Amino acid sequence: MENGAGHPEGLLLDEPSVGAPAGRRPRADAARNRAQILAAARRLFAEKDPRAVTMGDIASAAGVGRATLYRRFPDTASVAVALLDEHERELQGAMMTGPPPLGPGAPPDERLAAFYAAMVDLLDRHLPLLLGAETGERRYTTGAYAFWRAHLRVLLRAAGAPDPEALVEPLLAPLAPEAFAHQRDRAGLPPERIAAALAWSARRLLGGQVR
Amino acid sequence: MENGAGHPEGLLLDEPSVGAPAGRRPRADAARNRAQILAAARRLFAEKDPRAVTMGDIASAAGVGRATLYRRFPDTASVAVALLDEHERELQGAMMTGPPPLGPGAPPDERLAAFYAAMVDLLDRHLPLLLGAETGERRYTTGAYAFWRAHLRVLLRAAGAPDPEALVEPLLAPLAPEAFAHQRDRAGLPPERIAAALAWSARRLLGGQVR
DNA sequence: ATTCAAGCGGACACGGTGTCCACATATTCC
DNA sequence: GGAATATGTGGACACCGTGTCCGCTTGAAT
Repeated sequence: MENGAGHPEGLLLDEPSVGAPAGRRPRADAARNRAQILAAARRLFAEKDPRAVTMGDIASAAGVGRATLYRRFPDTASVAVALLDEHERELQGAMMTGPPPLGPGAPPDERLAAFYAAMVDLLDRHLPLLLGAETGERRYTTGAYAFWRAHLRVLLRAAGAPDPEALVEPLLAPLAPEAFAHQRDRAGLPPERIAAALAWSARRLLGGQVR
Repeated sequence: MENGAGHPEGLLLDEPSVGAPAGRRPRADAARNRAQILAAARRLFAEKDPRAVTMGDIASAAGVGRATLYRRFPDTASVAVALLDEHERELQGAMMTGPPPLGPGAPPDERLAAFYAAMVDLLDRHLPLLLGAETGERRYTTGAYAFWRAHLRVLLRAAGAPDPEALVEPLLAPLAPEAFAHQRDRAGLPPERIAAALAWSARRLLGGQVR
């Protein structure tokens, strides 16, 4: 479980790199295989519908047996999560300790707008991976999601919004990978327009002095 | 395809009752089977995870062969859509010609809040069916979704919001069945709180005079 | 060099999907 | 009313993806 040390507050930043062995240094061939698996998976997720990628696809593209793949990853979503890991950690770091408006220091509505912009950017660059990782139900159970939730709760509270607990979900819902995919690829909206629309909502919702 | 005649404006209200034959009156046994299938499916969707219901489950619960089921419905989602049909039609009617604030006549922010309330009610009462019908991608391709989209576009335009096209999706995203399921069943929020939070957003977003 | 645990992958059983075809049964026409 | 016909029915089949098991291989520690 490679329990990364020193998370501030003990808050789980993200599921720590899935599929990486815990105690000892991994065997050379195992490490090589893991790298091949990740590389092959990244390619596959990008070139076909990520939700249609099977364990068999990944295994044969990586040149390993299926059981070898299963040894490390219980399903394709976990592979995608592993690939996503570093990107999400980076963003999470920027949100917690980076410069405003994404980091602390800016008013809540601006921080929310910046968060939306950052997420749209993440979605735009890694949509296939996110579709592979967070399809349906799963979205709500990843470590990353809990982090976004906590962040928004803080912003909502700071802005004096009523019932932050209930407002978190509606604010997060537009960032569901499938929603973004629909807007960008089906409806043809450029990411900038999506981000702009979200920024407008952010300011309307949390801007101005509330009470 | 039973192309229902006389939709006002030619706007597709909803996918017309899926699985119902088109031209002639259906054979007596066929009609009976169809009714049995729908009744059995309604039961199944309610009593287990709707996304885990298989075609085989429905067929045997309805006492018909699998191929008979396939004759009418290509997959389980279509069965759920058929069951949902009437409820959604009803709501759509109320939105177009019913009394305010759901129907025409109220200011956009109030109409949006009323729409949210109605949708939360629909979700609360028929969540299993909606989960079965709109899982993932599919959500965006049902007739109902296009209708909600059109409705919100009108409201956004009336409120003078910028880029209604891009704002529609963020407003609709919180109503995704999976998002609602997460809030109500996983997080334990009562539907009233969800509706209240959405009403608050509606007023913040579209309320007040916008330039 | 030997030992031994860790890694590996072929093979298997299971379950769901979607299709095909021979048979049965309502409806229609004479 | 009875044959002709179109329609509905369900068992059977082939395919694909999943998840697991077990005997073989190979890298690392002694």
